[in-house]
Amino acid sequence: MAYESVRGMRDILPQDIGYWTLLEDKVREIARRFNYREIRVPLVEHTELFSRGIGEATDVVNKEMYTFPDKKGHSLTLRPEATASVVRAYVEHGLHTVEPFQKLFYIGPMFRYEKPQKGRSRQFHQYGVEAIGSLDPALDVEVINLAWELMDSLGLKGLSLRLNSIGCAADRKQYRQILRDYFAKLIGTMCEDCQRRYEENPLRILDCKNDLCQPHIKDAPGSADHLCKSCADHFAQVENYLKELGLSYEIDSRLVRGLDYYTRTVFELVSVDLGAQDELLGGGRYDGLVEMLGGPPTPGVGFAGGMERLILVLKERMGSLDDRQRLDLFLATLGEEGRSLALDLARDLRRQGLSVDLDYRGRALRKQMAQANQLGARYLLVLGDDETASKKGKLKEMDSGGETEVMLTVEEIERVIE
RNA sequence: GGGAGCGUGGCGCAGUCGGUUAGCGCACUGGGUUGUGGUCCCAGGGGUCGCGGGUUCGAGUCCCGUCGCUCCUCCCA
Repeated sequence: MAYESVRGMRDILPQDIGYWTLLEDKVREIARRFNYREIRVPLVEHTELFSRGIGEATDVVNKEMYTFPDKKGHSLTLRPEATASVVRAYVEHGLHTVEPFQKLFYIGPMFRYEKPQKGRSRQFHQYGVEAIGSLDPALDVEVINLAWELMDSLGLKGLSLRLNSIGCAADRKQYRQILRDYFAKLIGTMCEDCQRRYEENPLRILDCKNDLCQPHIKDAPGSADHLCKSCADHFAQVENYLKELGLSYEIDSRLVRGLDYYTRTVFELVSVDLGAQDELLGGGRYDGLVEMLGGPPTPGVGFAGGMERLILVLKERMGSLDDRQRLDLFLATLGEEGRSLALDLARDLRRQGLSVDLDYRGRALRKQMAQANQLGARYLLVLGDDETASKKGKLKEMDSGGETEVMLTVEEIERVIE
């Protein structure tokens, strides 16, 4: 093999593109229903945007970013996620001065330097929504509702939504201490990673799946039980609205997210069809992010979903997706005369919106028929000397084999095909 | 980052204790008489057996390294 794609960077071939366009169409359609507008932000940002926005201590920033200097020595980074960029754009363009409440969505590639495996590649694609400018718990629920609607429109059932609240910055600081106190005498018996986490970020201990640690984690105090009055109220209302809308969820007091900007509500949607990467989509509030990135104090909530993962589930549940649209007409040609006529007709019929193709390999009529058949052509027209002379031809309907005699004019051919 | 398994034509696979020209199915190309398809029949093209090194008279088959893929772990979407 002369060249191979870079590790973790995959081609999406025509045979699979149907899943992608289907998914993109659904995202746009559902976003439209909820009145979210599309935003497209650059793939490259100043490194600092992510190190500050996502958090210096996170794995994503620490060891997973594609960071490089440009020719002037500025440190740039291929975006590992889009929330920071969207918020940057919100602040940079003063969107808050025009209309402080913005509902936005995006679709596009992200980059993270990780070990590739099922449901995880280095260039991967996310769709996501961001609702910036309101602390209303009903908005948290709208975002979750949007996610459910999207899954529903794709026919996906049996997914589960995990929900938690990690509180405001002050709550987290306090909760961190509560966890440290709780794990203080247990940590000696727990795994190495947890010992490190104990020092760096005890919240992450809750994520550990090590058998050594599990029993202790099971009984650890949950973050939702240690919220300030306002965060507790907020969380209670989120739950109320969810129940009101009949959206199922389960509280997971061990749910903590890996990016530092999250506050209060956090959630993720998981699927049993995926292996180790079972998280289909995840998100939550980020009430401090806008201010951290230089804007006015502004709350926000959103989520991002992985498209590769979703497509894995779709393939599992839907099986093959034949999105190939049928060709309207194949022009089989014999000789130079027929070919000229075909080129003329093809141009005119294409201008009328019909999909038309013809032979470019000088193949025998038999083979051209076979090709038309393989392309799923609805109609076929043989163009040779007879047709050129008489200006008449037989439009053959491929499925039935029936033929209709037509004058070789755009109007008449179009009339039969339509 | 740690662990395990796997790497043979475009795709899916076979290849027996290492042995002579590396096979099969699908796909692809041509043909089955001169202007008609999806079935069928025949023929053909295409592989330095991931790459590099080693053992051996001889390696796709054994050993080492390397790259890649898959799964787990980790992390997250």
